[in-house]
Order: sequence, then C-alpha cells, then structure tokens
Amino acid sequence: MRDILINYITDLINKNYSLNINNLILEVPENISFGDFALPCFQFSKILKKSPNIISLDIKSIIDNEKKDFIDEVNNLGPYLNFKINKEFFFKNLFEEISNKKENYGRKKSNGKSVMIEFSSPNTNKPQHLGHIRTNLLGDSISNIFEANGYKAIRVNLLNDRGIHICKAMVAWLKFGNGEEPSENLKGDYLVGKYYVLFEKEAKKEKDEFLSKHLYENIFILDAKKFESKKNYLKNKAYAIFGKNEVTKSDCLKRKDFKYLHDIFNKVKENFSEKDLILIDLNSFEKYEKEKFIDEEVMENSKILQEAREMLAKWEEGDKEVIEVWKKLNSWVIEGFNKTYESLGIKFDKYYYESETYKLGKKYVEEGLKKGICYKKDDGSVWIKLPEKEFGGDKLLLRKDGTSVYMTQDIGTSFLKYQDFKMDKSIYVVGSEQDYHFKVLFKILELLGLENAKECYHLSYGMISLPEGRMKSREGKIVEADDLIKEMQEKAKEEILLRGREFNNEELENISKTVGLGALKYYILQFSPRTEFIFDPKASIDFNGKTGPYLQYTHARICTLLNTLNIELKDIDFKLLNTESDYKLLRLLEQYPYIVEKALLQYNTSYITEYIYNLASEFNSFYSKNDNRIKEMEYEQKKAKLALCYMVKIIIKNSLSLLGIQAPEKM
RNA sequence: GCGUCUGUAGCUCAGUGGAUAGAGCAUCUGCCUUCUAAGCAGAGGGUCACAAGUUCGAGUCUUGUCAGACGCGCCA
Repeated sequence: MRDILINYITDLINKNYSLNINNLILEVPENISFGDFALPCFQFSKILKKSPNIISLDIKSIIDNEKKDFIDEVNNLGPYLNFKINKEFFFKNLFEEISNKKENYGRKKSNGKSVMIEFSSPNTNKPQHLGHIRTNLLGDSISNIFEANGYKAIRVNLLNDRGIHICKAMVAWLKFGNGEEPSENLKGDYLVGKYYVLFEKEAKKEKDEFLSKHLYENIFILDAKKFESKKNYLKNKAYAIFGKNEVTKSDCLKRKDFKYLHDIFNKVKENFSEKDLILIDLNSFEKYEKEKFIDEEVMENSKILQEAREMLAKWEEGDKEVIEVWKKLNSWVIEGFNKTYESLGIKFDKYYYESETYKLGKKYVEEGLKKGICYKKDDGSVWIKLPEKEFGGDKLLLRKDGTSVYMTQDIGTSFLKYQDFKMDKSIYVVGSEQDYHFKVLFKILELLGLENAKECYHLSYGMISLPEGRMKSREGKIVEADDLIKEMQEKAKEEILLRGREFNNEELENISKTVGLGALKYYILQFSPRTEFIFDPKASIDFNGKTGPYLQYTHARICTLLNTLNIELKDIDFKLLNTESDYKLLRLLEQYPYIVEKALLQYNTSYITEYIYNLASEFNSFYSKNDNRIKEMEYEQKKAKLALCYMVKIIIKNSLSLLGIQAPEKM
C-alpha cells in the first residue's frame, strides 16, 4: 500500500514541479485522526524555496485535481499533508498479500548477498553465563533479520579453546580431580568450570599468603608533588633508591611498561629487607594499574600459577600428555555448550577453534612487511604503522620471539573466514569492551587488503550487570545460562498449571519450554544492543506486561478464536471493517515490512520487540471491546473480523520468529 | 592522564532533526456466568544531567561542564 502511494505522489510531484525525486519520505502520523499516511513537506522546502506550509497546500490542490480512487481524503495540516486511504482497498490489498505469503510476509526475495555473523565465542573453561546469552540471542536474531531482508546468513562460532584459562582448569583437575568425569548431574562445562574456580581459589590463597608476607604499603612511587610531601617518611625507605632519579607515575605510564616498574621494584628489593618492600602509591595509581602490578608480582611467586604457565608452554610444544588432557576437558566443555545452544534453539553453520587458528596471520604480517605496511624493530618484534591520533600509535603484531598476539590471530581468522565463505559482509557480535580492538582490526584488515574489510562491522553490545553490581565469576556473583533457562521454564510451567487448562504431559513440557524461552529471549532482546542494562531477576521472570509470554498469549488467543469459529476466509467484505480499532490494527500491520528493514539498518532488535508489543497490545484492546464479541456477530461481519485476526496472527508469528521465539497455538 | 560509550518518569528501558516525549514495572480505581483475566479500561508520575550553539524546528546534531561504565599489556 505504502509503495503504491509513494509511487503515485512521486510521479505527481516530479511531473508538476519538473523534479526528479526518488526517495520520498512518507510517514505514519502519530494521531490516527490525521490520516493513514503523512507527507512532511519540509523535505521539499529547500529545493522549492518555499515554506513547507505553502508547499503542502500546493500539492493538495494538485492531488485534488487528479485524485486516485484509493485515496478518500487529502488534508493539509500546517507543513504536513495527510492522506486517508480508502479502507476497503487498503484492507483488501493487505489481506491478499499476507494470506498469499503467510510466513514469508515481510521477508524479501534473495538479494544474492551473504553475511557472516560471528557470535557467542566463549572460552572453554567454564559454563556460559548471562553475558553469553546476550551475544547468543543477539547474534541469532540479527542473523534472522538479515535472512528476512534477503541475505544468506552464515552463523559462526569461534571457540577460544586455547590459552592460560583452560590450562588453569587442567592444572586443578589433575591436582584435585581424581579423574572426575561429567555425569548426569554435572555437565562437562560445569565440571571444568568447577576446577577453574578451584584453581582460582588456590591461587587466591597463595596470593593472600604472599601479600601477608609482603607489606605492600611501605614503598611509594610518587608524582613529584606527593614525593615532596612524603619525603620525610620515605627518607629511609624508597627515597634512598630513587635518589635524585625520582620516578613518577607518568614516567611509567608513558612507557606503558610494567616491566619498568618491576625493575625499580627489584632494585628496591635488593637494597632493603623483605619487610620494607613494596610498591604503591595508593592515590596516584589507578586501581587497575595497581592490581595489574600486584598480579604480576604474585604470578612470579605463585606455584600454582607457574604450573599453569608451564602447562601452556608444554601445550604449545605439543606435549602428548598435556594435549590429551586438554582434548578431554575441551570436549567435555564443548559438549556442555552444545546442550546450552540446543536449549536456546541456536545452531551454527561453522565452528572455528582458536587452537587451530592462533598461528594464522603470520603470513599476512610477512606480506605487510614486504609492502612496507609493517616494520621490524631491532629486537625482532614486528609492528604495523597506524596513525597516532586515531589509533593511538603503532600496534604489535609479532613478538620478538616471532609468536602471534591476539590481534595477529584475529587477522588470520578474518582471512580464513573470507577464504571459506567469500561473504559480502562480516558481523562480529562482541562486547563493547572490545570496541578499540575491532576498530584497529578492521583498519589493519583494510591495510592488508582483505576484500570485504570495509564491510566488516563490530556489533557491540553493552555489559549486563546485576542489581548488586557487575558480575564476577571469581566471586561467584554470576547468572549461569543453563540455570536461567531452566528457571524460566519452571516458572512457565507453574504459570500454566495455575491456569488449570487441560494439557497432556507432552504439551505441558513443550509449552513450558517455549514460554520460558520466549520470556528470556524477549527480555534480553528488547534492549538496544549498546545499552548496558541491569538484569533484574524478578522483572525478567515476570510474565505480565511487555513480555514474551504476553505476545505468545495473544497469538494463542487468536489461534483459539480462529479454530473455534472455523470459517473459511474467502470473499470477504472489507467494508465491514470500519471501527477505529480495525483501522489502528490495519496501520500497524502495514508497517511490519518497514520495521524489519529498519531493524536491519540499525542492527537493533528493539525495533522488532517494540513493534510486536504495540501490535499485540492493540489487538488485545480490540479483542476486549464489548461491541467486538466476534462470536456473536453476523456471519459476514464475523468473517471480516476473523480475516483481520488472521493477519495479526501471521505477523505476530513472523515477527516473533525474527527474535527466535516460537508462537504456540495453545497456552 | 588519553580514548570510546552512556545520562529520558520512583525503578528498568524505548524513542528515524519533525505534530502534544512513550512503554512496562511499582502505586491507586474499575472490569471474569462471556471467543483464553499471561487480559482490558482509567488515574497520578518529566527542568529529556547542566550550559551554550547550529536552524523554520533539538531528547536526537556541535562544543563545554558534571556524573557513571568500559578501554588504553609482547593477556585473550
């Protein structure tokens, strides 16, 4: 309908004003009494050099002269020209399209383009948590939205199965595990996670011991001012070491080099008794810098951490025993992950494993060297040249021993992915803490000549925190994905039983799962990706109001209605749809394809969640009106109303499917 | 210190330079003998952090201030 009107107005304007407009803006007025569509005339005022109010009047008079029969009324209201469409035509047009296309309504034909969406990408040392749920759901939903817009979507998961994190779990499992294996009650990812936590506990113990022996309050590295004020106190301590060479915070930061701090630290150590040691100016150092420094000190002195480091080295050397344990634990975790994905209803087209890709990328760096994009420092390390202002300077790509860093491996993986699929676009669904990493990565890919580098996009999402603050896996302040899914589904079952409807056991199980999952998915996807939201367990599990179950319930209601009355929707008299709530629904239904488009342009699922809620809400209002008791209507009237219900049903189902939510027929 | 992002109702969040800034929750008032009450109808609740600027028009764009989150490592 909208297209018909846009074409009509465009032709009219181009003809009468001798223009060549092809991107006409047509809006839907907020106030329904204004009409079905609005033409904001601001868009022409610059070209025509007239005020929008006058243009609006001009166009109105032109249209009045040769008005099409599908337009009932054209009214100008200030700068807006409002159109009232012939409702019978409008309804008929829409019903034909929806009932022909059904589940394909709102889906575009293939555009021959493909897009890769990488999401989830967990570390294989612990079960997935709420943060993973967000990337899982977001990645899957964005894939669906791409598909609806005519793309071929390739869902990819890059498993971080290599590194110190998994070695930590391996050390603890070997030390304390007694060969424990996953069981019915303990999924593989939970089991490995258990040992990872055990490792952290052990490391914490060693850290505390170390810290208790070393008084970290007595040594200061100060900026000049503070140094002056504490001089007396420090006279017999650090001061002696620093002597005239005062070391300041900015010195250290400039070098971005904790090694430098450690060197000083060691110097202090050599010259003073153990008791007096220690670095730290509690005020002038940022908290994280302090922690990082202490962590490194602890690392040097912690047995169990050393063991993990040694294990990583052995893994890299290909030590048979280590590899075997690694394979075993990894396979357990991945098996556990697959169950999580299954319960979320998510599938991947391709898994990449970091253990297989972490060495890639070197050859692209070599090419960069040849092209002069990269350069080698005296110590043998390789760097890429990047503008200081925009990227904060050059970036290391190969260590002096020739090994890859995170960036290098991501470069390699990006090229590999392109070789495998030759996709037009590539989306990375990764948390916003990696904004800088991806900004740099995409620039490097461009410099190194990856074909689709300009079509790479980091879909950055905000961190989820709990009402009591940020989630911390080390402190057990965490919401596990499996637990949350299960909890939602149990709650759904309770709610169903509460209502006393008649379901057999199988139905009960299926519907609980569908509704619980629907609640979770809708809850997470209603936020814009960027938003860092606070996860409130109480609100998330509420099934009333703007929630997944409300939408599913609306769908089930319509299904019951259609099934109970069971009338063939043929030869419908659309003149009979003439109430305000009929029109309101019509307007919403018409918008659906444009919403799907908008969601893609902004990579934002909240346009979809917002839209379905509005549609369902409008329908429930329609449904509850006393004069709208469809059952009691005359046959023709009933048929027309059911046709409207049918359209709503299809669109609720289609739009929910974009979010990965199923629409049950009963609940 | 430098960089990125965020600041909208009591809480949690939507909001494409455009018409009177919205929703859910919470609070209060009504509505089930009826096609599913997981529902509907209604009320109250706002200095869109603050200040200036851009223009026909700013919650939306620019700059500054304040507050918060994240990032800035030869970790991934």
